[in-house]
Amino acid sequence: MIQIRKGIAMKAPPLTALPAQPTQPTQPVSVVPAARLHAVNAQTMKVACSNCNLRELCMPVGMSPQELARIDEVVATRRKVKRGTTLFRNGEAFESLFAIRTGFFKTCVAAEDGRDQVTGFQMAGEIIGLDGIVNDRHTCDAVALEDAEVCVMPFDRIGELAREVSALQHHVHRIMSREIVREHGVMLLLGSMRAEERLAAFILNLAQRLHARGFSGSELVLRMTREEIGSYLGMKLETVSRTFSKFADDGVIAVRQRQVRILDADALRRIVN
Amino acid sequence: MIQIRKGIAMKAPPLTALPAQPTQPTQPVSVVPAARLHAVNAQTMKVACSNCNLRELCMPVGMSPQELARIDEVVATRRKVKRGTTLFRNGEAFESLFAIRTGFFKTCVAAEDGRDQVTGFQMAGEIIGLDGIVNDRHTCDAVALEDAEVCVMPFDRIGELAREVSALQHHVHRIMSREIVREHGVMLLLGSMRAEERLAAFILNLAQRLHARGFSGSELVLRMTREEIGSYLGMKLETVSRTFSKFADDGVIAVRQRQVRILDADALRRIVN
DNA sequence: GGGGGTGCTTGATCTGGATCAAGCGTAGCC
DNA sequence: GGCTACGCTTGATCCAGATCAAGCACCCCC
Repeated sequence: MIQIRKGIAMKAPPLTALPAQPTQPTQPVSVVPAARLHAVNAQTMKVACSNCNLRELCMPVGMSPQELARIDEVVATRRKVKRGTTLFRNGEAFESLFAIRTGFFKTCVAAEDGRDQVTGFQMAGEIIGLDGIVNDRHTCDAVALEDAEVCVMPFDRIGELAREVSALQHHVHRIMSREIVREHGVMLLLGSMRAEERLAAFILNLAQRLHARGFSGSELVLRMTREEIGSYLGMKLETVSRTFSKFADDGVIAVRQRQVRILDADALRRIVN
Repeated sequence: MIQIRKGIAMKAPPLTALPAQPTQPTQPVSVVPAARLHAVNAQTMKVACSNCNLRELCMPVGMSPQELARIDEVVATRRKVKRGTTLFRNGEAFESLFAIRTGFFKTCVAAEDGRDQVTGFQMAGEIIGLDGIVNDRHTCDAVALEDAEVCVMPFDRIGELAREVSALQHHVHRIMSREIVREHGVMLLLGSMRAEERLAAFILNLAQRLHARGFSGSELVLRMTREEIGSYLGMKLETVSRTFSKFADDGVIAVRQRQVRILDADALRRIVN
């Protein structure tokens, strides 16, 4: 009997009501045509973008078979990153972009006085390191919030290939533009929303991104602490915690530690407005 | 006699103490070699990047003469934008990036409920429109805060040329990366600074950018209202006004309407921390 | 020169979220 | 199994900045 919870009224449902997320997307993944399989052994299959089920997220779509083959040249190696360690750090030389294969990251910038600000949370299929291009130095830290694996894409190699494969060129531009637009949204959130609106927007955004990766659109496991959420949203961890509790009291979500279930997505959307 | 000010104690110095800024940078501009002048008449000179004194700001440096000549193909036309009108609007089709030749812009995003957030202020030599690349639609409004002129750079033309001129390709990447890094800084500001710190950082940033364009590093004319500053910095216009007054009381700056003179830049830096 | 509108300043008051503080739950480790 | 450390929740209090309100300065247009 593990369930020795005291008789206190619990707002959150028991753990079993919030099953752990699958480690693989449950949505159908593209099946590799048998005709292409003969050339690749298990080893190269593991590192080939053309066979990766995250390809739609990292790489351009609608490429010709020839272009597709060349795309595999973008990824030089893979790299594992242990939970709590950094993929790169502010000040380090910039050489590569990284596509997240598995795991979950945060990126944060630091002021001189030690204060730091989480600038984003990144999950499988997303690209990090774009900040390093402008000065050939990374300007933020990327920290793995769980054990992770990334594809290392040397930036000069991307450049060469983009000059030949215009779909890749445009894709790089789009990824960077998307990041700029995302940050505009964060600025709107930080500059003109109140605490409840911020947290509601945050939950909906996470759920939507997880859903796009084949997870449930309504159940999520937070990979970050309340403090990290607070840093990202410009509020203190106590306020994050209180706001979670308020949403739970209002029946909008169910919270049990880092497990969150959205009970009324429309209510969340109404809060965001 | 224009000076019919009442006998109220004025913190700000009289207007004459804050001379208007020159309309042209006072720093030396690169002289066009006579050898290249024979081929260009006054008309094309006006639109040629290779002869533009803002080139160091908009365009890559260290290009070969051949590359330099091709760069002129990037700019298709010029466009004048009257004060108060938009260069582009949220939802409009994206076709071109714009390099600001003269004038001053703000960009802002809007939430569904009408709230809007200024995401940046742009001046001569800066590039706007990057937000439109990802979905072929602009996602913010760009409004001229004074009469302006921009160079229209069709994005597909930039793409073609970037495939041939690798300096241009890298330059486009750097411009986008710089914007991402800038926005990280704004997130830090909005997420973890207090009102005085925000305004001090804002003033220093404006002064530094104007200085880089040949203006005084200590005297500036604000082109935007208190409300626009407030929107950008995540505070209300009253708080902006009060904070300006406090800085003036403390002898850190002198303010007279939109004219600001920095009296103690180190104090501002100390406030930012 | 006069009138109206917009933008700015300043005062008074209010409040959302920060801060300070205490205690609990859970995970990891011996 | 028990100890410890970290993360989370919740309560009490405080304060920076929002809000409400009034009046002034400047610019533009007639």
